[in-house]
Amino acid sequence: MGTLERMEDEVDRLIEAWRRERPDLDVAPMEVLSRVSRLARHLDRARSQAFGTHGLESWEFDVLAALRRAGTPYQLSPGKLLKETLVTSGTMTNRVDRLAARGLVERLPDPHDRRGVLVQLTPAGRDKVDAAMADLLTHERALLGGLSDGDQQKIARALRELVRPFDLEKH
Amino acid sequence: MGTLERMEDEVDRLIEAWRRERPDLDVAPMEVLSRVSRLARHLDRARSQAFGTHGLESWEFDVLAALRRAGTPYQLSPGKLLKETLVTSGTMTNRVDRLAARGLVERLPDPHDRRGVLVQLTPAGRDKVDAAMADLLTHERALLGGLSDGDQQKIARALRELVRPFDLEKH
DNA sequence: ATGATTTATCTTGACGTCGAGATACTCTAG
DNA sequence: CTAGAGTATCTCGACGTCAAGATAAATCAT
Repeated sequence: MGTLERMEDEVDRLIEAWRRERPDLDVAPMEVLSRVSRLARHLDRARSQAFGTHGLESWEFDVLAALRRAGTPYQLSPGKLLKETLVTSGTMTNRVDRLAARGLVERLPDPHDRRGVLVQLTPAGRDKVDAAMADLLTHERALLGGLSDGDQQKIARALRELVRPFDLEKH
Repeated sequence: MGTLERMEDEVDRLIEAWRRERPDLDVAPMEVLSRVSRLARHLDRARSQAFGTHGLESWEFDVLAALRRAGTPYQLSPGKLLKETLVTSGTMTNRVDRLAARGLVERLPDPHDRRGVLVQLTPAGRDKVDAAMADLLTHERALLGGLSDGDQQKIARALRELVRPFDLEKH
């Protein structure tokens, strides 16, 4: 039983503690799922930091990015936007208000539905989101540096398996 | 070019849109990292639901679980708790207040440091967190059902690689 | 046509979190 | 022994989110 330093992470500590305290439980699922949760948390922080250099908040990027990838003319209804970003309608009203105040989007009346509104990216908004996206990908590539392309593909496939049930359930 | 239904997820849609709009960017990192973020989001929802049947909020579980796995006498300082749960001190004060009001923890003066406080799990708190943890693991096992043990181990190892840099940087 | 239902968006109040700062105590260098 | 630095916790105000409900317009059945 040497003390050779193994490459452990916080989740290993976590799991070890649970095994000690609750030897009756099978805590194997944490090996994958706790790491997913913690990694996501760290990614959020890293993203916030990357966007900060562009004067953007994460939530701002989320909305601008949805509009950007919709393609020209970069318009989506609030309803579509909240499906893309997984937030509630009240939140989206708020977000669009503040993005419009900053001049990154504008609200237009929907010509085909007088209840409706179209949110459109301004040129300034497009520039911001394009720069932020390029920067984000650079940072993310660095994070993945340790993994071979093949490993990345394997993980991506496995994660797709895990996400799909959730994607399906919301029709 | 048949229309054979491929097994795609929302992230495939996302990536496809970005490739169309920004063919100049290498969006490969999203295959892994966007899936991690989205899966974490879904997991949060699933956890909230599982805890709801025990009358617990997710944030309550996080605190109780940290105390539980610390082992008897189930005591930690607010400082240790906020390192375990990755929240700020103001948040932890708030959480402990509310957990104490519900009778799931109590605040004790630290006998060795008069600035300090120890937060201790009550028997009721321990029962709650034990039941919730067992339930959570059952749900998580179901989520992972589609993956072989070997695949799970491979993913866990890869995720550990990705998380470690973050774990290290905070000393 | 007309009323009922559905859909799209906005409004409001409560909640949990954060970050900065306040307070009280401990530790360390001299 | 003491001044200053460090540490532990709590306070407070601002913020973003959510959930429920309000409003208005479109759609459907009769």
